[in-house]
Amino acid sequence: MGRAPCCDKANVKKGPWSPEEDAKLKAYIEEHGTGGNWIALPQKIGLKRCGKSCRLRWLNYLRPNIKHGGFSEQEDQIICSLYISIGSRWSIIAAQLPGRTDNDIKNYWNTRLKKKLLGKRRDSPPSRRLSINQDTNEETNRISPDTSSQALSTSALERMQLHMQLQGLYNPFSFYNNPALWPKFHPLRDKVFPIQQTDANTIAATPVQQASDATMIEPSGQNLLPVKPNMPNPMNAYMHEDLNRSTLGFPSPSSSRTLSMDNSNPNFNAAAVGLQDELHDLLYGKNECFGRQEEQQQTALDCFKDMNGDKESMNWWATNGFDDKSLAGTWDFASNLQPDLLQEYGLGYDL
DNA sequence: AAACGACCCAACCGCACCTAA
DNA sequence: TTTAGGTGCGGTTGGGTCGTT
Repeated sequence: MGRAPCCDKANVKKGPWSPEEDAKLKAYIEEHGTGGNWIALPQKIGLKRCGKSCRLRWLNYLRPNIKHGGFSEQEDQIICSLYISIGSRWSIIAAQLPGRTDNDIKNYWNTRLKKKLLGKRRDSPPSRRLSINQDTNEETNRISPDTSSQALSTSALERMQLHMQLQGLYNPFSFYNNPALWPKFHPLRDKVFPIQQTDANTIAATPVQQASDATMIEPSGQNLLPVKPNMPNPMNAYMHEDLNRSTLGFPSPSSSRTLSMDNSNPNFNAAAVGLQDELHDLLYGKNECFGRQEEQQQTALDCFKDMNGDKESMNWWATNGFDDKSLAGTWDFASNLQPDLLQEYGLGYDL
């Protein structure tokens, strides 16, 4: 049994708002406010609209100081960096951009920024996920692009790709550039990096790692994980109190209302500068890198595919002590990537 | 000029959370 | 403690617009 609808669907108007409706709503709210009850508002005004529709219209269009279109480069970078950090939490992202609405940012991301950053998806040809034999419903259904797992994977995949682009481009010691950091079950790890595995349970500091400025943490007392101290997560300073309920240092969806950030804080701005510089390069420059970068991405994809359904490998991240608390406060690709993100990633590629 | 497809964005939908009774 | 109504959020949809053939 579902919950009762918020309004009488049969007697409410839907679709685009007329100028008259806009004027009525705007005039009433400017004079009386919302009265703390959106559901009752349309009746008071005499609008045949759902209260939720009124709220949306006001917040996204009629409210004063709303900006539409014309996103600046700085806004682009803020959106991208926050998307990478926290995903599609549009209301939080919008809170950092005065005059912008979550809906506007969401649309802008989906229609412009995503394409700008990720380019045309190379993994989208139907042959990759659809059956070769289109005549057999069985195979088609099994790996249809419309499966729920793939629907759930979209955001995770995008964030993973962006992580790869940033880390692959600019961090020579990143997870994907450093096979020594790969999970012990990774089938290619020993082939690519045979002499570095000194202990079955512990990935010890390798020459590569020693050469880096990475510090190590011990989330479970067994496994060491690199942390890149000079690549701070701009979100950390303001999400710290939220971390106990978060996954991998990012707030859980349920905590969205307790999260607050203040971009006037110098710590936030300083931390964001490095990442935003790199994002700027991705958005507006260094395009010559994309060819090599795509190769790196493909290599990473191949690595995941080569696991070939080894759930143990995928679960490695989630079961080796990399829980939410232990990973809080890190800003490395490997350590920031959520276990469920990796699992989703696996699902998305039919591992 | 017409047809078609891609793109954009306003608006809707359903779910989860919050809160008051 | 439970429940119901209100609110906020993110995902999705549908129609208008634009560009290409």
